[in-house]
Amino acid sequence: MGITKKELFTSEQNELASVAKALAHPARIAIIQHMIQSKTCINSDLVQELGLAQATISQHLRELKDLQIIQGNIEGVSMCYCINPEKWNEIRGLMNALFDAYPLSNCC
Amino acid sequence: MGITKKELFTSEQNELASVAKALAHPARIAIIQHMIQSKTCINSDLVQELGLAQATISQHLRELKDLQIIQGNIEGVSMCYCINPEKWNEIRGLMNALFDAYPLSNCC
DNA sequence: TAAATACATTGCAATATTACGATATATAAT
DNA sequence: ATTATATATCGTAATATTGCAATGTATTTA
Repeated sequence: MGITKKELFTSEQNELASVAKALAHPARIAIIQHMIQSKTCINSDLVQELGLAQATISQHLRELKDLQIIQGNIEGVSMCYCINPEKWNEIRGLMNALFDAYPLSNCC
Repeated sequence: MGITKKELFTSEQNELASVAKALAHPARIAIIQHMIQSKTCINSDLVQELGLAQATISQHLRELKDLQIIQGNIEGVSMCYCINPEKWNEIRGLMNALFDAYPLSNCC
């Protein structure tokens, strides 16, 4: 098959999985980290920084943008991408809820 | 291509991405949540609970086990899977480090 | 020992992801 | 207007993931 059976799961479970999938590539982690550090972020910077082709980086940026994890403004010729604070907080909350649900000592 | 160029990234970035990938499926989220709640976990329970085929669940369990997120003990005929507390803490730390690096107000 | 139970593994089809060259688009500078 | 720069999109090849039937393996019960 190859297609995830999302209808079997709750929307929270699907949402968590989607967010995790967005983070499930080192290039996207690197993009996010770079965006956090440099406060502003341009595609052409990342091509130098990461060593992936421009088309590839553009594709990774789009995945993050589709999930609204980042947002982009046109800045003359280039783009200014940055993290969406509201979404970032939402994601953090979802992840924390998952991690904090575990009492740390229920192993069999 | 289809193959991730891990050599371009730091081991921390690759580790974070691997962990995120393990969580990037609603069935694996559901498995983990079920494991947290029931304190002990058996494959045949999950087949009832999740509505996926036994082989599929076994495969998801293996992915989580390969990353040492869960561990399994043989309990007679059945298996007792549970979360690995050390790894869980490690993952939580990695994720928190990522989330906390963002000052929440650096949007352009 | 034979049958039943509980997983694990194999093999395969359908679909998704990753990567990139080529090309399109849009703004800036000359 | 033309050219340069920056990014997006398209098309495609290589690989990975998802899901499951069929089968294998190991333990328990009859």
